[in-house]
Amino acid sequence: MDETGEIREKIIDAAKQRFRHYGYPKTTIAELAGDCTMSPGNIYRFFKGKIDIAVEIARREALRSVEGVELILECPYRTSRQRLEDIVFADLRYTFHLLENQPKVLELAQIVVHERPQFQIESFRRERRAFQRILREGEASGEFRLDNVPQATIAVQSATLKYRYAQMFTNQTLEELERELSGVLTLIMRGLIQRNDGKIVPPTEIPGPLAKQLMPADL
Amino acid sequence: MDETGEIREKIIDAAKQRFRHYGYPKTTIAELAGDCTMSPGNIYRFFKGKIDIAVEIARREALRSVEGVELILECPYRTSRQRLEDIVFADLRYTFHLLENQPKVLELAQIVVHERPQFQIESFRRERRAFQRILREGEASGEFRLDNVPQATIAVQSATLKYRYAQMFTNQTLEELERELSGVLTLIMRGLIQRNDGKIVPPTEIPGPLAKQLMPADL
DNA sequence: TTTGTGAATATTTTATTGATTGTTCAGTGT
DNA sequence: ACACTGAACAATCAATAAAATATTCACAAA
Repeated sequence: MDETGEIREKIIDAAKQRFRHYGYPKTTIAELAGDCTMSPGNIYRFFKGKIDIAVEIARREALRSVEGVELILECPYRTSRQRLEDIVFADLRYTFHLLENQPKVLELAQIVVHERPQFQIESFRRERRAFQRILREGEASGEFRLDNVPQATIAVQSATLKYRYAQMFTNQTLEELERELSGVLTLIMRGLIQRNDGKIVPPTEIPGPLAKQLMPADL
Repeated sequence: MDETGEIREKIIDAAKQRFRHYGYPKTTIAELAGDCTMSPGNIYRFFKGKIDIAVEIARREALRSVEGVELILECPYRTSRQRLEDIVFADLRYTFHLLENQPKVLELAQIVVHERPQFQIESFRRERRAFQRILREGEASGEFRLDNVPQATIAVQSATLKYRYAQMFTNQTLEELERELSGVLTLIMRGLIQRNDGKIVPPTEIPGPLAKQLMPADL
């Protein structure tokens, strides 16, 4: 019997609820223990500390978002360009809505990143893997022309930095950000594609709504 | 006689000294008044409030940095590409050294931006003007091929966002940042240039040290 | 041995207070 | 009128005490 795992889940569920509702700092271990009808001390048999509960929740949320990315990645009949654009737009919309509707989530993310800087680094690395795969495929199919895939991957990620957690940098509307992003992607795509027939690479279109799998979870 | 202006300068000079040395919060109006051998109340005949002294200092520093950009802009015998690259690299190096050597400056900048968000917006706008001018010139000379200059300008600025005040986003070294930036610029340049002879646009080289005018002032 | 408790302790947050500082303004001297 | 002062007032900060909370651990129950 994996009782242990279930209790862990129970704690995480309780924490999700309370973090979303009251925020991380206002949630006490005693309350979580109460929700799970156990003593405060017992929580520590399942998590090393309070912050680790938050990290676990954030980790799952990040993985959820990567799952959405994987879906785009698998999506057949789409060019590498389209996939890349879909991912970046999905990221923008996902994080934008997340931060807009759930202010406590931004707070949680900031706390987690502050206490565990490694967390952010790994999230970026995960996303970069997806980018890199697309660039490789695009290069293999002849769609892209690149002389250094890892460098180009980092370049694409850095150039679109603003569109992840955009509210941390600006108070533009989603519409403004999408218009701007399409300009950035146009530039990037022209840099990646480099046609040799003299024709101009068409600008990036702002995609319609993407798969529902990419919408924020209930935390 | 423009006594008024001179007294204003005196206050600003005293504030520069103290802000750099002790930081904005630890500097009192009474001290500034003392430095200028006047009463605290009299400061308010020259500045609406304490924060406005900081804003004025920051505004001048920003203008100083733009002057450096203007120099690059005027620089003869350089392609538009080189100018654009020079500006972005200069920005990176300038702000990197500034924040590295003068931690109080970062603090001041953050306070000013927090109290007067408009300040940052205007700084970006000023920089964008320089970018736009280069893009226009590059388009006119046939070096760049653009379908929408204002959009491309914003795209270039957004894509290089990370390299202004880089320490706020990451703790990478200047060398890492420069390598990364050269990748981003390579991508951007290929997007801007779009040759039609099939030859590949060469990668961005990390430029050598630029004009001294671009080094941080003593505040 | 494993699961759990709850009081004890260490740490962090919050409340409070007094001191410091930013800002105003009635009044002084020019 | 103009430039300025310095005391008065309001806002903020720093220090401390008090309370709340995180974490540990000796012990108990299953």
